[in-house]
Order: sequence, then C-alpha cells, then structure tokens
Amino acid sequence: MREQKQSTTTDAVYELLCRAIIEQALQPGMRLPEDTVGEQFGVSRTIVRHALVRLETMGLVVSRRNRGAFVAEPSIEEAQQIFQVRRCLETEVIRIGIETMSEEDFEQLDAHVRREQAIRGKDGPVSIRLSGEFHILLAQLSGNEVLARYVTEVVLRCSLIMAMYAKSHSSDCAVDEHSQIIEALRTANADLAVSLMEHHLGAVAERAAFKKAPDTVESILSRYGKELAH
Amino acid sequence: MREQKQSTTTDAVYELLCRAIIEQALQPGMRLPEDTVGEQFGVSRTIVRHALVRLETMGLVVSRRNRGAFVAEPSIEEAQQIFQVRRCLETEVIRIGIETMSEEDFEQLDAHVRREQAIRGKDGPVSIRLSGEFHILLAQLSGNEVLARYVTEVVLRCSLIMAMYAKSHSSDCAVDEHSQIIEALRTANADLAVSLMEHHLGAVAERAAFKKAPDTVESILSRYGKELAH
DNA sequence: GGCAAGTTTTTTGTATCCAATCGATACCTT
DNA sequence: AAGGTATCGATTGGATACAAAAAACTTGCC
Repeated sequence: MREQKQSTTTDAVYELLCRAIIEQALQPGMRLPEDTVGEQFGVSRTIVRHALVRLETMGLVVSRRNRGAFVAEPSIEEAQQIFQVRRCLETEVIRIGIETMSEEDFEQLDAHVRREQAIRGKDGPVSIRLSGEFHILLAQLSGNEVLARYVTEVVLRCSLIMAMYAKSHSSDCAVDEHSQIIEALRTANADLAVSLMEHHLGAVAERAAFKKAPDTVESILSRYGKELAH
Repeated sequence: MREQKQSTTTDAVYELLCRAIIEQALQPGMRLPEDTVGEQFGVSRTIVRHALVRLETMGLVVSRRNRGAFVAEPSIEEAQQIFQVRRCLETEVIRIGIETMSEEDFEQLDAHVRREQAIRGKDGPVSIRLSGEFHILLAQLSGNEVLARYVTEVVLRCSLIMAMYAKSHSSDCAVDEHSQIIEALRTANADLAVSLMEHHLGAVAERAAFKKAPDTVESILSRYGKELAH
C-alpha cells in the first residue's frame, strides 16, 4: 500500500503464471519451456526466465539444470512441512491481528467472505484461490509485511497442494470458519481465534491428506523419486 | 544433503554477494551496479541480475526501477517485524527439533559452537555470520526444509540489521546461550528450550534496538523516507 | 551567483545470439 | 534380440547488443 513499486513486465508474467498454476490451468508436473511461455505472452525468454526464478524460490515450480522448469509436484512430506509452517505463521497472524486490527480491517475481511459466499457451491480452482486469498488478506492486515509475505507463499503452495491432492475441490466448510475467525478477532478473543484458526487449518490439511489413493503407477513412483518420473 | 542441486554461476555470485552483505563488506545503502559487480566477478550482467533478483526477494537488497539495486537498509519497523517473525519461526524449530533431533545432530551443533568459541573475543562481521549460521544449522536439523528456508532468510536479514544497528558487533553472550539451547534440546526440556530461545532472540533484538544513535544525516533521513535519501 | 533547460553519459530493461548440456533415437556389437 | 554407445536434436545457461530511462553535466539566462 505504501510502496508504489511500479511493476515491470517480469512481475506481470510472474503474476499470470502464478494464477495459472493456482487455478490448475497449469497442472503439476507440466513443463514450462521458456520460449513457449515467452511467445504466449509476447515477451522474450529473458523475462520468462526471471519470472520462473521467482516462482522457483517460492516453491511453485522446480527447475532442473538444462532440463527446464516444471510446475512443482509437492510430495506428501513436503506438503506436511508446508502445512506445519503455515499453522505456525497463521497463529502468529492471529496473535498480532488481535492487537492491531481495526474495524475497518474487519470490514475488508467481511467483504471478502461475502465474495467467497457468492460463489458458494461452485467448487473448483476459483474457490480454492479465493479461500487462500482470505488468509493472505488477513496476514496483510496484521501489519507485519514480512509475515504477510511468508504467509502468502505458504498459502499459495497450499493451494497447489489442495489442487493436487484434495479429492473434492470443495471449500464450503471453510467459508463459515472464516466468518467465525473474524468474529473471534472482533471480540478480541485470542484463545478462541487461535484455536479456530488451528482447527481450520487442521481441517484444510486433512482434506488434503486423505485424498486420492495412490492408485496409479505414476503417483506411487512420484513418492520414490521425482527425478525418475520424467 | 539429499539433493545434489548442481550449482550454477548465478548461485555462486549470489552466495558471494550474500556473504559480502552479511559481513558488511557491502554496506547498507551501497549501490550495486550490474556491470561493476559483473566485471568484478568476471561474469556478465545477466548472471548478476539473476543473483540480484534473488537477493531482492530475500530482502537483502532493494531495487528501484531504472535506478538499480542497493544493499537494503531495513528501517526500525522492518527490523522489528523481522525479529517478530524470527521468534515465531525459531520457537517452532525448537518444538520440532526436540521431537526429531538425534545425538548426531547435537554433535553437529556442538561442533559449530566450538567454532564460534574459537573466534570468541574477536568481534566483527565473521562473528555475526557464525552466530547466524548456528540458527540456520539448527533449523536445517529440524528436518523441515520449508521452515529452514524461512529461518535462513530471517537470520540473514537479522545479520544485516545487527551489522547496521548494533553498537558493538560482539556476540559473546550469544555463544553461551547457544550451548544452553543445545543442552535443553538434548534433555528434551521443551519449555526450557523455548524460553531460552526466546530469551536469546530477545537479547539479540535488544542489542540491535539500543544501538548507534542516529548521528549522521543519512541515517536520520533514512528514517523519514528512503526515496529522499538518494 | 544561482537557477533552469537542454544535452550527454551512465545504467538499467529487454531482445537476440552462441555454446554447453541433457535426453532420445538409432546404430552397432555381442 | 538385447544392451551399450554414439550421434542428433531440443532446450537451457550465459553473453552480447540495442533501446529507454534516469542522472549528471553543461550552458545560457536571469
């Protein structure tokens, strides 16, 4: 908000790729050749490359030397690690937010939840994205920008994980929980807010954990070594 | 350890710049022209640029469009935010580490502390770097790679902050505290370990907070608006 | 002497080009 | 026919070249 940070072409490509991955247009494991992406967006490989570097440091893509970039396929272990960090960070967001957030902030959150409710029932990528954006918004409103950046990263990676593993893309239950969290924050009920958030993330994680059984050869092999999968 | 991740030239330049910043060879606010850096390391601007992008996403450098990259000058507020996140992450490291760490891991930590003690008394950049590396090692041994990455980032940024603000570069008191933390982990005393870590980070943060008075014009201006300083 | 506008110079942003590396296919050997 | 090896193609890693923007300098005017 306070930094105008005039955006460059790289940022735009980065944003687009990011959304495309989160919304599953680009599916996990898919190759991202630099020149292919480049000519799609009408920019040179240089730009694409920078965007891919950023996406790689975020963990949304992995790149192998002289092989190129691929949309990340987080393993179960990696997913668990990400969820663990996310829980840690988001409870901190709650603790900070309860001290610092204003009514104006709460209204922003309310507005977001209404947007989520508007597409209630329509499962799919957009639902996942909106659900994630609630958490990102919450983190931003905490006022700690560093924290917000990390939350953004883990939420995006979680979105990818959800898209990969969740058997249903439904996020219905989550929306109500979002409202409850806002209310707990409003009433400055720290313990409740934290436990709500933990429960919420636990629920999200569980829906990811007990998903599609590893019924294909590929999915089994992918556990034992990504490098062989391609 | 388990990923060989053959390193590229970009990685090397990144590492070097990173160390140079942490050890204060490159001081906060200093410009980093791409071709200057490039010819120093004997590589082209392309490489330097990639390294700078990575350093920027880490928060060690800031870059302004068409102006170039500068070593970051974290403000007091930013520093506080970073310390807050760091405390949050490192207490999580302790909680995980106490469950998962083996005697072998503890020995690695011991070895590192011995290395720190070896240069005890010699204040300065190297001391700050080693002190930070203890925390990074600890995070890596926790087994959660995602957590370790974030801890690495905040520790590096803290090192920059210390270098900027701490009046003395001394890290003497820290070394003993490191040993105490290892012992608490060894004896699986979770509460003690967490409180030791919190105390340790509190002490570190305080030494940063009560530092060099803003005695130069630049340092004063930098508080009131970075964009005016240049 | 100071200020302002125009010009020069430096530096970044982007595109293109060359070389090195990896994977795949085809061929040769056993 | 199966396995190993060599060549070929595709794609990235890295360097150079060109364009645009900003900073610095100069010059003229008040």
